[in-house]
Amino acid sequence: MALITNIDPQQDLIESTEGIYLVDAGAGTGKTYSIVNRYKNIIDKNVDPENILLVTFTVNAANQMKQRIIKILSEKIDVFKLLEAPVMTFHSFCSLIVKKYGVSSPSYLGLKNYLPANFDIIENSEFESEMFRKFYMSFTDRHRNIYENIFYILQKESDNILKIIKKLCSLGIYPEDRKWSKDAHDLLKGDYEAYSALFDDLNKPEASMKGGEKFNKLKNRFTSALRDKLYPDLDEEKIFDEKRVNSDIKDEIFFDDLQEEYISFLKDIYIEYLEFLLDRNQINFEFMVMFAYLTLLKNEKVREKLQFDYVMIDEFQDTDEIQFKLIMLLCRNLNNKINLCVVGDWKQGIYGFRNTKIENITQFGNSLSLYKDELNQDETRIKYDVTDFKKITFENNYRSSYKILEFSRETLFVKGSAQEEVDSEIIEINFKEPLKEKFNFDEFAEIEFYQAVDKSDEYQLVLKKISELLNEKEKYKIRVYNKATFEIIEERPVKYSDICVLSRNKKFCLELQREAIKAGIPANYGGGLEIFSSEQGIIVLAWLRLLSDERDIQGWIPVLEMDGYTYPEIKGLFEKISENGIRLIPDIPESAAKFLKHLKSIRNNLLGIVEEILGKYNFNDAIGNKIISIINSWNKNDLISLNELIRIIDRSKNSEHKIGTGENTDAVLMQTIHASKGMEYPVVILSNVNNHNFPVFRQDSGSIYFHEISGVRSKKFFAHKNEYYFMFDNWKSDLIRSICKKNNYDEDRRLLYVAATRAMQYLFFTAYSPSSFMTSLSERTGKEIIGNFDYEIISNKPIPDKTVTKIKLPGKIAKSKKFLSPHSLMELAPDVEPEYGLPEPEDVEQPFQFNKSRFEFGKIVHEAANKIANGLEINSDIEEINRIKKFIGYLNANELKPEIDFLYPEGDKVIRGTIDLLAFYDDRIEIIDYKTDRSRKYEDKYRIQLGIYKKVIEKIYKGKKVICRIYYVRLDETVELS
DNA sequence: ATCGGTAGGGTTTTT
DNA sequence: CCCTACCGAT
Repeated sequence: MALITNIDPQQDLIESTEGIYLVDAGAGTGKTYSIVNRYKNIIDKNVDPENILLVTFTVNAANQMKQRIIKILSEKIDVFKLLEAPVMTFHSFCSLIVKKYGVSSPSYLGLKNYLPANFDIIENSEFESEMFRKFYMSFTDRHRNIYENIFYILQKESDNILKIIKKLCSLGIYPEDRKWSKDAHDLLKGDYEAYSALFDDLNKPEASMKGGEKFNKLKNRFTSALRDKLYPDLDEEKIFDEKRVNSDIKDEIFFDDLQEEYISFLKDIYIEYLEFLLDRNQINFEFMVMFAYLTLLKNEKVREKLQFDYVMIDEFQDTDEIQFKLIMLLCRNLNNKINLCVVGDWKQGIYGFRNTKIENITQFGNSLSLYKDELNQDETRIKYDVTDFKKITFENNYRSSYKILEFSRETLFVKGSAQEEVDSEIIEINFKEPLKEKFNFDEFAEIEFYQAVDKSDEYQLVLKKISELLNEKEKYKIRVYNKATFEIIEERPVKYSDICVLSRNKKFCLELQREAIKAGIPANYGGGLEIFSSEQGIIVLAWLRLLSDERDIQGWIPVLEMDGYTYPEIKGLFEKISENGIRLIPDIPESAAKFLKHLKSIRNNLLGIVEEILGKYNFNDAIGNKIISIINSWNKNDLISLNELIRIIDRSKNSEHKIGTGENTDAVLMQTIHASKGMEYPVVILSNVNNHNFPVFRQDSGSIYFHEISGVRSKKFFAHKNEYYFMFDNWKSDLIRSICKKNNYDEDRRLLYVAATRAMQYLFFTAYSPSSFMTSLSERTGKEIIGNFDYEIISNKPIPDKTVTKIKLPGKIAKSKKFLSPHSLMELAPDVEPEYGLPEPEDVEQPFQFNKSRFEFGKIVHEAANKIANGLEINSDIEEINRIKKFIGYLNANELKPEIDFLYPEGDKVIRGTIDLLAFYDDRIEIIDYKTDRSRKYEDKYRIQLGIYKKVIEKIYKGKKVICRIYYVRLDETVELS
């Protein structure tokens, strides 16, 4: 007997068709190949295609899968049969279930509505947001008597509430018969045991390097919240021990009387939103999956009809809880066994914001058992054994150089912040060693870290690197393999299209692309053109705005620009009319007025209006048509109003609804990491690895939140204070939050992993303010960050819609120098009162109104002033802002430069600061500083501050006369300093 | 070198 | 809301 052991995991999977399999298929391990061949293998056993379910999570992947299946099976099986086979995305499969069997599925929740098969799926999140807002407004009207306080607290939080409803939905939590089941209710109350364990762990004493005890994690986390918030009922003595948080408060903060009210509120809004959508024959993705799930869960006959002998799930790391349960219900029980194969890579799970649950794959076995129990609670639905499953791990990589494979594993251990402690043990267990390379790239592989000075310098750095890659033809070469025979086809110089620049966010990509085009480097943005940012989209929005308010300058600018007006001309047109402070309709061209009148005459036909606008400019192109079809889909049955449409378009500008730009020239691709998933490129430049950008910290803003451990919590409450009824910050729920929230850089680490594993040969990192990801990677791999610090920096903050001006200061700044702020210099001055900068007594009372941080007012005024000086239109009810508007209007300067950040070397120190406004005149430069003080008593100190600004400006503009002025906004007084 | 306090700055991804 | 960097004290 021949002893043949099959050691290739890939082959193992293809041949093992019976039983439960968890396949860990890392990046570039030939996952699609294996799935398709396994599918073929099952077919070879004479299984009918309609008995094999194969689902993935993207339309592209599903199409690709189907095509390849047809390709290898078309000789054996009828193509039409294959075309009809259930190989599709998860969502289209759910849609099929609901359409075929789900007409009365709302009844499972005790709702009277039906879900007819012709329902509309809401695909655009901005659109849904707007629909929900509308619904929420009527909901508050109907329930004001019961939830008065909640509505006051959650007035503007419809987005946040919608998010919570969707999260509950993807966890399989829904109200039945207009109440929460006991289990659902328990989940909404939170998990005290888990909370308690976390509390104790975070509140452990923290050993100090000096031998004693230092502030522990919990105390540290909470003290930072104390800075920006005011907790009127907080007794610091009571909640803090010297170095820790007082454990006595553990129970006090968890058991909260207000919680029940919120739980009940969520139930009502959940049900009524469902009814709202169903009344309109609409549904969102989350509810569609839920109804598919309910259809299977509650109806045994349908379940039997729908079950498959073979189930394969691709991209399993992208499933959420209800989806996994639904998958379990779809497996046909065959002698207490099922044939289920889930394929995925936990290291590439990057859709947490869509409520995917990474534990589905990282703790597959536990999840199976847990979900089986839950599904069988009231009725035995899952009869098969879930304890017997086999794990297959793919080890061979058919994409990258060894250097990259080795390096990419390191990305999973990297720190997200300097303080973070990564649990490396878990990673060591689940990812013991780098994947094995199948293609050898020898010396044509490299990884480097680069540092720029500032953002615009980073753009230039990336572009310089791109040129270098193309020009240094001996150093950089692309080795092309025949992927079937493993032979080298050619070694050739780098082309633009070999290069992909990745960024954590879109903004950086888009700006970089603009810079690249300017520099003559062909570049495409990977997401396609954003349709409402196109010329067509902008002009449609502009006219809609004018239709709503013909004084809207934001509407007039694009319209008049299309008519050939220049920006200063348009500004002039508006300045004339705003002199006396009342905004009037400007003196506009007759043709525009006529067209506007025409649009008004067909006011109630939104689609017709859009068609007219596009027709006026002859935009009868692909983009124009797409705009019409999108607006048509939103406006079915005339559901939305003009102002709603304006808001949706405005919010859609930088997001969904892309149109392929049809580019296939040789160009560099620039895209987000999310968009790059599944792709591979010979050269990858991961840019924008900057603090705050990558990793980003997701913050759950909003006054209500839900977390599995904390349950439903409100961050605000009402109470009496000084005879008035005020809204306060709730320190208890803030503290619970800081306990329950994990350090969630895990997902960003996986994003880093995804980014690194896109590269085949060359991988470069760039940043101007390297985040912990970059410094930590540099440390782990021993690779230096290459940078040039002999720069002088002085630059403006980027202003939206305005180009950034940049000025250079003489003198060099060394990396290790100490920084000083003008304020700290002021404090060093002899006559400085210690309370400088603190709010005056009357200011302290203010924040009790609405969670405004103490310095918010000054911030708002400065921000507004910055925008005004940049020529942006500001409409504000705040008197001080209108005063600044006037003030700037009277300046009559040749040029205004607001918010100039400077670094000014002096001796061994560097002074760092921001100048509010520079006004340039023929004979002088004025430095202007806004103050929101209620008196002039600190003027002497400000003299020091402005004195420093003066020195800086005199150094840049040698020989110019420089004058310093303070504008006291509250006093409406200008003072020239001598 | 380490710790606590303080100040300032920026804020995402999309089936 | 959270991170980094600075400052002063030890």
